[in-house]
Amino acid sequence: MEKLSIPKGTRDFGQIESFRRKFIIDKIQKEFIKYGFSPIETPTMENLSVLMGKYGEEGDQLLFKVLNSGDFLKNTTQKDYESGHKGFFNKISEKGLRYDLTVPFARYVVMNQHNITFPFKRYQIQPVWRADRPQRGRYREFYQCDADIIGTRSSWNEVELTLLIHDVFKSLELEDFIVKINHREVLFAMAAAADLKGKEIPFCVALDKLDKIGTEAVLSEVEGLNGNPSIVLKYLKLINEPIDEKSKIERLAKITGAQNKGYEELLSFFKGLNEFPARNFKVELDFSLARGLSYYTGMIYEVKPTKVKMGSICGGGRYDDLTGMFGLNGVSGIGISFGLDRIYDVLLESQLFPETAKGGPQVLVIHLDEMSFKHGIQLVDALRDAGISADLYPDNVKIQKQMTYANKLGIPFVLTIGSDEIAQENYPLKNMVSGETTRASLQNIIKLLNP
RNA sequence: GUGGUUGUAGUUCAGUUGGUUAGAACGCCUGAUUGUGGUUCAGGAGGUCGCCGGUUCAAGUCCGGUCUUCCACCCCA
Repeated sequence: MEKLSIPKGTRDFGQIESFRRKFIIDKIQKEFIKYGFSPIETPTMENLSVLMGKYGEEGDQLLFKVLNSGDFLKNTTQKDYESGHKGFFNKISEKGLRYDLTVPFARYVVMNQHNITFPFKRYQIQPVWRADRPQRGRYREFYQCDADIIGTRSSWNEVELTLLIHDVFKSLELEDFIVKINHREVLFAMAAAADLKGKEIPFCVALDKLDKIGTEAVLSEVEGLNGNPSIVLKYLKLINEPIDEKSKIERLAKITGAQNKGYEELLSFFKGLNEFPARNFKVELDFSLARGLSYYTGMIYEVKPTKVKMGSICGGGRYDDLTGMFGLNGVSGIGISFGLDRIYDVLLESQLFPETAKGGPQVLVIHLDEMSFKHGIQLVDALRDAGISADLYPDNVKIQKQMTYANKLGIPFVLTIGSDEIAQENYPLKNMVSGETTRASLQNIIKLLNP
């Protein structure tokens, strides 16, 4: 028999893992709701015409395509086959697994525009798929937790999402993170001033690698693009200067020499944060941040853990015309996406999962014989009725075995039933951590377990 | 997609220049303990050495392919 396995880059989640993932989702969802977002869901599959071309050429390759049902070769010819995989898949596949939640959301907004009241705040927590090569913190199936505000240009949105990011990580008790901020227009101004107009994307890619490959390597990449390295060197020096955001923005504006709404928006963003002096913001202006997704047009965000080696755990930004690709122009929006799987990895490594986030019953009822089991049925029902998560050991086996079971599952309390207990209606409740046993009536036990 | 890396018991790993019945620790099962788990002690079960093929008298060990893991690049949650 073939050895059982699951596809590359996918994972099974055991009981504790699942419970902890649910724990994270609950926290994020609670914050989303607190900020006034409403949930939507979109299908796992989209038509390829919706997905293709939205993530760049690279992205098209990473899409999982779904083979057409039935005789998928029906409408193909030898010529199609000879044209190679890039053309051929068009003939045999018309659906694909979603690559992110933002593009399906744009499609949803355009399709349902007449039923949507703008500004529309939606959240969406669903898995996405990418045919990437798996690595640490990189999976082929992973969950995104998105919150988007669409149909408004208000600069309050940028501040609001920053508050949301901080609240989410606060509720997860994750403190070691940094929110990096930049602006797409500023990046374009930087490229233009360095003689790289029209080559903004490769410029951004080079700049984004600064902390990885260093100043020299970035400059030589700029030279390779026929850019002006002496201007870029000024950028790189400025990026690492320990000065406040306002003067940093002003100095960059001086270097690039162009009037640009990006500078104004960044200035007003930081001014907006100052409206909340009691908040402990972990925000950093970083002109080298250049998120790849091409639909961003305004401010961009990226959240990175500072103590755990891991890529970004949250990212997003403003897009002026996301729905434009589906024919609805002039609808500005802004969104962020939390990466559940990476947040999980960071919390695990930082040992931040609370003891309580593991599930299982709070009390196990164990029994010595048939009579006790029958009594236990009623007892466990009464406990559950009182809102206590309780379980009854289902088989009539030795008491050691039942105790071991409770111990292995980490069940905090065990209640034992024998003939004496049935007669007296008084039960020993054992605390499995301290080992102490308290005898009490059912009513008092309910009070003890459910304060 | 390119280059590298990993795979031996449920888990983490040993396994000599190819050479008899492939080991350890932890875990698991049974008992010491027929109304009390976690500690201790005694015993026990468990492996087509990822898969396919090749070289050889002989392959866990060498060679090729394949799958998987992790890493770098690319890109990204």
